[in-house]
Amino acid sequence: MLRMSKLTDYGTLILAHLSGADGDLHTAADIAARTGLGVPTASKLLKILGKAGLVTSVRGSQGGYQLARPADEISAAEVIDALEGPVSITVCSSGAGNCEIESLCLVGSAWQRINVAIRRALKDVSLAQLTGAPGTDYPLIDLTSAVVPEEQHLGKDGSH
Amino acid sequence: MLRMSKLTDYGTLILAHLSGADGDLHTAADIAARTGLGVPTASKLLKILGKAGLVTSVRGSQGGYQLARPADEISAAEVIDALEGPVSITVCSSGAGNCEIESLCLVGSAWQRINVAIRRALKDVSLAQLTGAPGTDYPLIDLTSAVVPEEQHLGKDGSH
DNA sequence: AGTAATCAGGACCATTTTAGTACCTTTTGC
DNA sequence: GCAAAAGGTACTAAAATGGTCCTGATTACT
Repeated sequence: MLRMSKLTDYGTLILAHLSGADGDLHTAADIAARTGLGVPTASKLLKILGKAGLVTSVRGSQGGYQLARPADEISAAEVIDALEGPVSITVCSSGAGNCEIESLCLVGSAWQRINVAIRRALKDVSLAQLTGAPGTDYPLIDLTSAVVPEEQHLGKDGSH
Repeated sequence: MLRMSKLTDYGTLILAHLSGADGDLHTAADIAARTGLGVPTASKLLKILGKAGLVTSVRGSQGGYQLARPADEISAAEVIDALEGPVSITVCSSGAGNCEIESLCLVGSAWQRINVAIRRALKDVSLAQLTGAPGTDYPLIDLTSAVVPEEQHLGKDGSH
């Protein structure tokens, strides 16, 4: 688990390079050369990161990419969201409590809750921490609400 | 991320069923019928779980499977290990610090450390918790050592 | 002993995902 | 206008995944 694709790793690498020189623009070719990735691949990744709002781009000649925000304001969760897309562990296609394998729903949702808890914790890990700078902040993952569903913390998330 | 394969979900489901009737033997066909899975698939999963030591099997006629240990002594980490296998985020094929893309190693290892931290936390979630019984224990994931490798908390984990 | 039930271990194939590439369009500086 | 550079889409090869099947080994029951 927590398997992440190569592209996510590459993407993080690109972000790391971008976070080095904060203000400057870098072309896709430049980034490709410095990361050792192929130009098409780097370009593809940069497009994805741009769509996710993690990098900003300037088009046209003399254009390029740069980090949309300082590296310590970008969370690991955002990076993953951008590069892996929204992930569901197991989709219960027929809606809650309505599928043929009812207990599978329950089990699946247990993993789901754990997943959410981890994701929430990853929000507290910044790109800056990820890319090397040690000793900035110490996040904590609380699996309590993940494992004990009966205690509903309403108002914690958007759905109320 | 934290995408887990269908088989892992199915496997958890099987373990959940097995944890219901603790002492009894269940045949693969029986489990398949009760979980709604195909017999070959359930059988395959049970073999995997058996190899991992999570279930024990009795061969021959009147044989079957049962949980190797009580459900609260099986951790979610073990379940994942068994069904997903050992996972490496990105394998630096040429050994530490020796690859062409050196910074990729660094970034990769950051994700790796986070992965390890999550896995460690998952050791504190039991199968019993996963399969429904609410309110048993409240684990906590500490990403500290994951992000800040220099500060070694010896004695914090199992080594005491 | 014979037979049927049942697990063990692979081998195999279809489908889906992933990774990488290519091509064409749009924007902008010179 | 031309060249540089991002934006978008589509395609292909390779790998992982999910599922099935077959053959052999082990054991209970008759």
